[in-house]
Amino acid sequence: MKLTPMLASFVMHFGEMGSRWGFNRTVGQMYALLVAHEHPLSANDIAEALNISRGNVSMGLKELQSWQLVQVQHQQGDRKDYFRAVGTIWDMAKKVMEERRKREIDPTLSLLRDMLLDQPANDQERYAQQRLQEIHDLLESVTKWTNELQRLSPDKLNTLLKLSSGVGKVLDMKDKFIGKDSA
Amino acid sequence: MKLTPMLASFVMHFGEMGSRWGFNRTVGQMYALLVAHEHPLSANDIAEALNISRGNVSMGLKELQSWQLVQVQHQQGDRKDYFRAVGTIWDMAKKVMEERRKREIDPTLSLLRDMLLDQPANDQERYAQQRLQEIHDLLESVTKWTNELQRLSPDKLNTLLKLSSGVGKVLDMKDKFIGKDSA
DNA sequence: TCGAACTTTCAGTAATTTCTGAAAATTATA
DNA sequence: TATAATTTTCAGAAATTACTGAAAGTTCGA
Repeated sequence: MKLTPMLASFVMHFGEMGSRWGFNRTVGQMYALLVAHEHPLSANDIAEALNISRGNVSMGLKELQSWQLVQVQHQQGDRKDYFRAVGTIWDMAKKVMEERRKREIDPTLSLLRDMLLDQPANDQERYAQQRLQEIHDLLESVTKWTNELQRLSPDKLNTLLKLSSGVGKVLDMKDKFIGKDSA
Repeated sequence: MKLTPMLASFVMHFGEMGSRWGFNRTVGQMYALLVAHEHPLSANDIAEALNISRGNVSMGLKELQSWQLVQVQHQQGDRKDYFRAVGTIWDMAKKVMEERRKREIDPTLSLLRDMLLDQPANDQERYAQQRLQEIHDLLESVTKWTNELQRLSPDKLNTLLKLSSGVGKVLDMKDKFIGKDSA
């Protein structure tokens, strides 16, 4: 398993990025490697291509499988497990989005809810609660949107993404023809 | 600077979350502390409230200032610098979004562009390039959207987020008012 | 039920990131 | 200009996170 220079640089870069997207360097590299390969790879292939230990590969694959980004596949007459990236690029984006929401938003939202139920003990806390309320409302809206995005068909998702610069326009139209109260 | 239990738990939690939102634990705590306080705090207040070193506070404030989330303010007759969280919660969300785009998307996009200009050396690379193209297109759309969101007024942003069953509605509106071809 | 082929686990180590605190730099005042 | 108040810097220490590799676990065929 030797990588061409192009693949190598893609894989390395995805490693760097991986750590910013919620998984660690080697997991990112492993995923990039699998995405770029049409045919499934064995754990040993991966360890060799990336120059990392067999144990590390095992842990990484476990994580990628738990994200449902990677699947085992068996080849007949071979006892080894083979792995491939699974799903479209959309599926990957959704998974990352969902996972990040779970880890970055949900816990905060639940803490904020609790805190907003408490009676403020003094002016200080009264002020703090107001700011907390704003954060809460924002995070709640974001959560609602990501939930909806999860449900959208790839087709609609595409339309939506391509709309981008149209957002402003659409909102203008809304105000003009439907009125502010209908939101 | 002693915090009430409520504030303390908010601040600590934001610290945990901070590390998931792109800054480290103490920077997250510092920001939470400043957001929750109506009146500006001195660097020493912060160090004391959070039980961290003065040097650490200095570095953290520098980072928060570079994100334009925090501002210095002087009190007359006092030589110390005082700090306050600045901007609405929207401004914060935008800053975080922008900063993350810069760090998580832009570099990848630029690498992918370069790689897509190369001639594939073999079938392997041809396949890889196809997948890379998909990733590229996705990231490019996301970038466009975040740019668009940055430009939206807080008012419109609010309308957009609050749209009940938002996504579907936006798409409906688009079809209705703009027509399918203009996307 | 044995053993070969393979995978997983996890204690210890390595790499990375964050934090401290003392020293250097800056700033304001007299 | 000297000095006192304050902030910044940064080398080293501490804390956290990731990785290795040997040992334990699993699976399957004979």
